[in-house]
Amino acid sequence: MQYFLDRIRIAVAEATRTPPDQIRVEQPRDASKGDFAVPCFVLAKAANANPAQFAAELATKLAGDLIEMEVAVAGPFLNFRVERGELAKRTIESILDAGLSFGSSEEGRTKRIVIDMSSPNIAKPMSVGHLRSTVIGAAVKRLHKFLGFETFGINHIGDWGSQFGKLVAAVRRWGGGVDLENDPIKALLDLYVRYHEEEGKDPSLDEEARAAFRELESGVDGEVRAIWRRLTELSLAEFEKIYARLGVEFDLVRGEAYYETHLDATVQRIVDAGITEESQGALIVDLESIKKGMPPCLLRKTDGTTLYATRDLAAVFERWELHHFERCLYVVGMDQRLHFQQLKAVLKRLELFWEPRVVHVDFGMLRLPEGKMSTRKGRVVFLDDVLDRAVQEARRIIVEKNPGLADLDRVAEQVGVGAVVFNDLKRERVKDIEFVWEEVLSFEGETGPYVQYTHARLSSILRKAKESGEGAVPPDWGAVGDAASVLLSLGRFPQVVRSAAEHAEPSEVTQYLLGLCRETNSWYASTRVLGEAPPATAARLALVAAIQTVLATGLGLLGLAAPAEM
RNA sequence: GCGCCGGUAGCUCAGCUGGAUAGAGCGUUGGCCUCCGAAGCCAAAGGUCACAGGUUCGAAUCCUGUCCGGCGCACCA
Repeated sequence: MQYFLDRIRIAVAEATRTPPDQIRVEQPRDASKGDFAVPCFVLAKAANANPAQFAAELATKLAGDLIEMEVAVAGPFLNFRVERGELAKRTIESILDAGLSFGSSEEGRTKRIVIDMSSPNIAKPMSVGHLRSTVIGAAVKRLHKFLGFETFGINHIGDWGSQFGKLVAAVRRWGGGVDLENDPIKALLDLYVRYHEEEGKDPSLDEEARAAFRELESGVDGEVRAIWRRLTELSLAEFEKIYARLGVEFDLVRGEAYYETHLDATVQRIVDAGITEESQGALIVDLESIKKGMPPCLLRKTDGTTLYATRDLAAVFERWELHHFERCLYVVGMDQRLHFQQLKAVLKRLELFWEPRVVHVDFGMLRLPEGKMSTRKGRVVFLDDVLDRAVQEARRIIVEKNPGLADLDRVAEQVGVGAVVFNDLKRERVKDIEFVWEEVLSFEGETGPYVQYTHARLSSILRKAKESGEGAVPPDWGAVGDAASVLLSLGRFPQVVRSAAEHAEPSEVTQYLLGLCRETNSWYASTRVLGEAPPATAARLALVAAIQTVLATGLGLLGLAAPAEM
């Protein structure tokens, strides 16, 4: 499709003697107007002419140039309609030539993208809330990789901070009665909830927790540290199971605790830069000069221990030294927006030129119908349960609709998990989501299984064609003339991928796939592929193969499987 | 109180860096499997694009203000 866009842009540029990059070629919302359009308002203004008249004159100038398309004048718009056979041939052949790499590129070569994603907290269950960071991060990573970037995904585990003092204190007090081996996450959650229940009644608990964290941070290798280490191991093992189901991998899994030994140097570096000050006994960086009203960044508390921000600074410094990243993306919820603004503000005060490359890829919060999720109150939906129920539902439907399916377990897993993942990537990142079981477990309409199903049907046709040997004649491209909207969508795929990566917005891909499936299914319902005149069948089979390829690629980028049968 | 984000059909959302008559899904109603997979397709109904100003040839889209909702605001992460 880029081909046609370029043809139009260059022709118009020459005819109007305007630089090509200033010519805007768009696709009309209303397909009946044409495949492409050039609004002439701006061009006419530059020529000091009436837009409609300008368009009409331009059309006559273009007449000889663009032989493969019709040029029509509609008031101030110039509409282009590509000859159907030409549109089909160019689009389909470029996709089938490239195969699964259609839409990929090398434009990111030598550039490195660091992505901080998932980053759950130790000793807490992974909730559907963490799913967003994991799934968005993984998709953003794949998108970049597809465009040739070197990607580096980091799971920055929350294994440090005063909350672990609380947990260690809780384990010491009540740990004997809790089964940490069998269902460790559940047991830890119970401890966590119990701590917060009893904290109010028993002030000594708080002191114990503080003491425990002080000991932890002092580096003493005693009982506190042993307990902490055990909690970490148990949690990581549980997390791994979920990542395996989601098909998510990291290049580095590292707890915040790692930065323990870097903290003094980090603080020193900032002190040496002369931007710190003492305030109410704490060590801070004032940020008023960056943005009026922004709260200061705390590096050290009154008691000398460090904070989240200190550790994130240590981490970002190291990431820069190691990767010299093009961008460092933090896929973290919106509730931490201020934190990242402060982080960037400190980098600004340090006058680090790479500060703009640090980007907070934020996303909206997930709520339950009964209110905000709260680990402390035990009001959470566990990710494992969601996946299990979705897979169970997928299995039920498969048994009902496709009882003969050979690989039931595997496909049910692919479809069920796919539904959950797709559902999370469907909307724009910034939007808050209310978690509704009914919606997550729905497999109809704008869902992952809908896309997978479309893919499976196309695969089915291709399978049958292979068996019967159809399609082995030169195609009659005119036979897919009724699929123009599908062809135009297929042609857009590379731009969609590029835009989604740039904006770190996987929903651009999900929305695109839904549209492509809608158009495909509509076409499919009205046009027969197999058993038609051989050249027609050949062309339609090629189209089916092209769509199937793009769907498979798109699903893959989002982290969904594309089963051939379901 | 201050700051950030959102507000489009009954519900959930698209609407591409401002362009031609604002589109889907769910739900509702009515159709379509002797034909490549009905997890599908077709059709109908459903809109003061929160509200008020402004910029522009042109605003759901940009600016200002108001209202509503979410989130955040120094020793949690």
